[in-house]
Amino acid sequence: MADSPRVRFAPSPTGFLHVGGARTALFNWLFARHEGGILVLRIEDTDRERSQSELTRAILDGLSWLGITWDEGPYHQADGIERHRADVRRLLDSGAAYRCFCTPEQLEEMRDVAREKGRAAAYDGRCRDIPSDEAERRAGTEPFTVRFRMPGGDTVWEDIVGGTVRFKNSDIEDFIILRTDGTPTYNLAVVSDDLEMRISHVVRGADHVSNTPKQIQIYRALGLEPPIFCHVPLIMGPDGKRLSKRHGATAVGEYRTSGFLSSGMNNFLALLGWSPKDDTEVMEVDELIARFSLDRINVKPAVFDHEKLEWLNGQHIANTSSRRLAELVGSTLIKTGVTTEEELKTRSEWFDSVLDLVKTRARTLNELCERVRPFFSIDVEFDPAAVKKHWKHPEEVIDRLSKLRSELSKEDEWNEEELESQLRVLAELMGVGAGKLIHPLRVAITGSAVSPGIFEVMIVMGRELVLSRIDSAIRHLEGA
RNA sequence: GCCCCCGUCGUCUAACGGUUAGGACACCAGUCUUUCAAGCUGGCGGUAGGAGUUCGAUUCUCCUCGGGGGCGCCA
Repeated sequence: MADSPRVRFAPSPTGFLHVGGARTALFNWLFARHEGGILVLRIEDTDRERSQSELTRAILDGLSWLGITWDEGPYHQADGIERHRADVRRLLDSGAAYRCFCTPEQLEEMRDVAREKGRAAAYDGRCRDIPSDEAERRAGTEPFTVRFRMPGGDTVWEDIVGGTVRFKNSDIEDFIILRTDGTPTYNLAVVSDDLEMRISHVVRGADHVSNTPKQIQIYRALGLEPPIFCHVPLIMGPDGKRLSKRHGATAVGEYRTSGFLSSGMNNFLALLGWSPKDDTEVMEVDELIARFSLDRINVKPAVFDHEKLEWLNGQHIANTSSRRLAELVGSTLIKTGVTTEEELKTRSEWFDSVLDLVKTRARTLNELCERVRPFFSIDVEFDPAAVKKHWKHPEEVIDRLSKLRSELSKEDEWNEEELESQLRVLAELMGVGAGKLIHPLRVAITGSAVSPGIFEVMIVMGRELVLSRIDSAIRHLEGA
């Protein structure tokens, strides 16, 4: 029986978790959870300079919001520098790597020449054959880098997503693995770390495809088997260009603050480049885990469709218990002065029923907050468009609302059937359609032309609030 | 310029070489209804183009066109 897989997510600390990175993390995580494997988190921070704790913080926050948990780490690539150097030493000793004394200016020239000649590899290999004793001696006084000696032939691998991928080694230059300052470069460090962490599957963005042959050759030179590779397609903006800030939000944190549920985000991200066997689209995280497999990931880049994200998020909101939604939305309602902590505590069942009413109508939590506002005893603002449409003739509206108010204030039962029949009877007495009462009433008690069913709204609002809203609406109309 | 990869409705996608090319978002219409959603029903819309292999091609091969990624002492 095969060992359980070990995968890793290895972001560089750019300061936030990008949606592309988030999806890569998600795929790694779903795979690990589905297979009962291990997810390692490794921060690719060869740059020691910048305050990494600050920058990695944002990434960890993003991951934890999404619920992506790791089993090992976070490790820091920079911590492995001695091991990286030891690996470079081994490669040097075996002749798989060599010292290069070329200057940046010389390299610049070589690049020009290569381009002119239509060659893929820029470096011309001029330090390849410097005898090792000579190189050793010069290294004492001259600055040098260490380059990997690319062998002849082809490098081929079976990519889980990309299938058979083949590169001609002659198209790949002898790349630098150790800088002049003695620090390792990415390609060396990645291999060294993945080896150290016994990574079995490298699941990463397709932008790494062209690094893969280099890394495979390092594995070989070290005498070790490369892991299985799985390159997931990139995410594009609506214009087909690589997703960037000008397309709008790219950091997952921004989606969090604009009211997306992590389950909706995960669902959407999972569907970007992956699909289950059947046509199921709305899935909770555990269902994603149950159904996920790397071999159903698509090859071509996917466009980030914000509309669909919103729809999916709306589905998740509707499927989330009102209790849970109350928790998610509570603090911002308090912060914006809509309610207080005490009220939410003492009227929690009531608040649940409010959410029951509005949650199929909201696509984001922010929208949910908006729809919930009128139910709290705060002043409502009358939407100008609604006023224009349903309060066209103030005297008429005042008259109707007044009559309605006195009906509603009578001792009758405050239930839906009763309210509806009351209103309809009144409308008939006044010789108008029920809508002529309902619409102005809606504007009066919600401030808007749009709301859940008016009778449900009144029930949940309660008689007291409804009557006072009508009062202030009448005052507002008289003042106008 | 060179290297790698990709091309199914506008978008996300399904389809052992044999389906009337399926689903979803968006859009349109209908239904429900006091409004808006949700729900339900229906509609619009696609295999980039051209050769070839095959009884049969979305699927395999080649070319063209189009798109993406990579060509750092960045990761």
